[in-house]
Amino acid sequence: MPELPEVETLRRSLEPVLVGRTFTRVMARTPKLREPLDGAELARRLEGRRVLAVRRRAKYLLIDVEGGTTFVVHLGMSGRMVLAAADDPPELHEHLVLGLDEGADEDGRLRQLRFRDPRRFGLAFVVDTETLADDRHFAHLGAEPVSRSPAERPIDGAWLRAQAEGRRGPVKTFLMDATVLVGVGNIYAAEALYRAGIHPKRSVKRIALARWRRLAETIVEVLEDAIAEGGTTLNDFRDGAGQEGYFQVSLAVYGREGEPCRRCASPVRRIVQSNRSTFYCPQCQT
DNA sequence: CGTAGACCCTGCGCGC
DNA sequence: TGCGCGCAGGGTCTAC
Repeated sequence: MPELPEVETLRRSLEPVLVGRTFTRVMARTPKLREPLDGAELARRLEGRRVLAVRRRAKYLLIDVEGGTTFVVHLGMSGRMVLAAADDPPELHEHLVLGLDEGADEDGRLRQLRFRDPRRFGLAFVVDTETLADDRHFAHLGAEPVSRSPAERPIDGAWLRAQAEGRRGPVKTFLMDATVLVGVGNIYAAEALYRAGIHPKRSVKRIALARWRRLAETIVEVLEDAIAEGGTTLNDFRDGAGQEGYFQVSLAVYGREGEPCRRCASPVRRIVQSNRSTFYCPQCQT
């Protein structure tokens, strides 16, 4: 479900509602996600703490609270975080419910932040804000393709080429390597390569600088376009208010096997790379 | 050493 | 209608 645009969409929907509010009771219902959920630790470091900021690193949502703690959530493939009223019926696979004090939402009803994740590939844990970057979940992560602050420089073609130096393997796998570049998952890797006209199986050793430049542009462009559309809802993505995204209607190749390329009408092809589906146009991508 | 594949888990849509 | 199969937006570990 969630790549960078979906997590960013979630972040933007939660930020105005959460900042300034205080977590009340924390209830962990299932112990084992991708890593075991430590309900006692979450309660100890979140209960009674006011939310200071809602940030994002790669596909992780970061909620900073008082006391130097950051509450970290990763949605995995099927995770969802939504604001709910206390009397909204619980859903299946709701692993974590965080109570909120009275806040700024319209009628003051949304007093819970709920984390639901049927496939349980997601994560929720707390970490010291100050040393977050050194945490084992973050230490190895590469560059942010979409700048989160004016200080963060967007990626460019020369940088991508330098990262590919000495590597081998197909460019699509390279784009999805989080030690190089974060946030680009299976959908947006395919879409960025389509926009750049590069075949997903092309070796990173066989890409000229001009094409790296074009690719750097299309990565940023496709992510920003998707954010502007509120993310891609294929199945179950929703933001914190339960809103769906709209970028799925803009997808050029992802999930369109056999359908005509929007540019040349050739049937879109599906292949498998590293156990994941890759979609591309055999005519437009070389 | 880097890269490719298996695997974690549940749910859904499809074809028979 | 019911069932089995393949597939799903991620990340990590292991075996080459």
